[in-house]
Amino acid sequence: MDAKRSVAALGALAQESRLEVFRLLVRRGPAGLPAGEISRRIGVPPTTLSFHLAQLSHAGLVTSRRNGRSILYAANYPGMQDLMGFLLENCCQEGAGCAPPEAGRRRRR
Amino acid sequence: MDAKRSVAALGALAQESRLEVFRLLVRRGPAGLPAGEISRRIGVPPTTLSFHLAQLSHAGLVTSRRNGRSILYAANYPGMQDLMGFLLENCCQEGAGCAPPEAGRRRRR
DNA sequence: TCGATATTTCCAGTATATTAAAACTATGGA
DNA sequence: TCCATAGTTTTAATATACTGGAAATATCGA
Repeated sequence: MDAKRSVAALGALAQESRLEVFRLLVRRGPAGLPAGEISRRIGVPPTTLSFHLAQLSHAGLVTSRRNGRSILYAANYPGMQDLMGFLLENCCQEGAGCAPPEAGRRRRR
Repeated sequence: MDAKRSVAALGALAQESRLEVFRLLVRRGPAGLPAGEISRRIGVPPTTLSFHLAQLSHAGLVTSRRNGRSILYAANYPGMQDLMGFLLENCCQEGAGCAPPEAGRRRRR
């Protein structure tokens, strides 16, 4: 993942409601949740939530699929994985304890 | 690290110049770099850079210390470590490949 | 003490993000 | 086909963030 896309992903998570939505979806797993359910659980009006879901979606952090009248949103694990990878490789220092030490970590070239 | 502080840290990194500054400081190590040098390297006027450094500092991602006329900025590894910890525990799913698998990771309670 | 250098604070202008109502679109059931 | 439900898009208001100049502050050397 490049810096530009990372800035987008970081920005998507850098907002209280959106971070809460994303955490909820991560906990929920691949089944996802319909937009209305998220709206109710987070306590944000549907129209505002829709805006936030679009941000998360654009940043590649959630996916959506229609199911009848509902649209199910789910955390996009590969998207989050890409962000974590970028942070580990570019914003952490070997041995500084940012990352679980060594395990599977590629070195900066 | 709680959600509020995480939002602040994510926001601090969710900006092109600031992310670039932070990456530069991570590469530089604990010695840090004077503000003017960062300004020159990143190509951002001193006054703008000062604003960005204040953001990073407020978010706990950089530290500063005076050295003669200069002020040296350095990456604050524990700050970044806290952020990574929050993301691993709250925004990643066990087995979804977000994290280097298992290594040292505490489970959600 | 004075001048040069390094950086920050103040400030105003501009740009981007957030919020939520109103209007719109899509779906499923009667 | 018509209605109710689920969501989104549009739009406008408001709020927050970014930018960089001018002025202020701190330090060093002469």
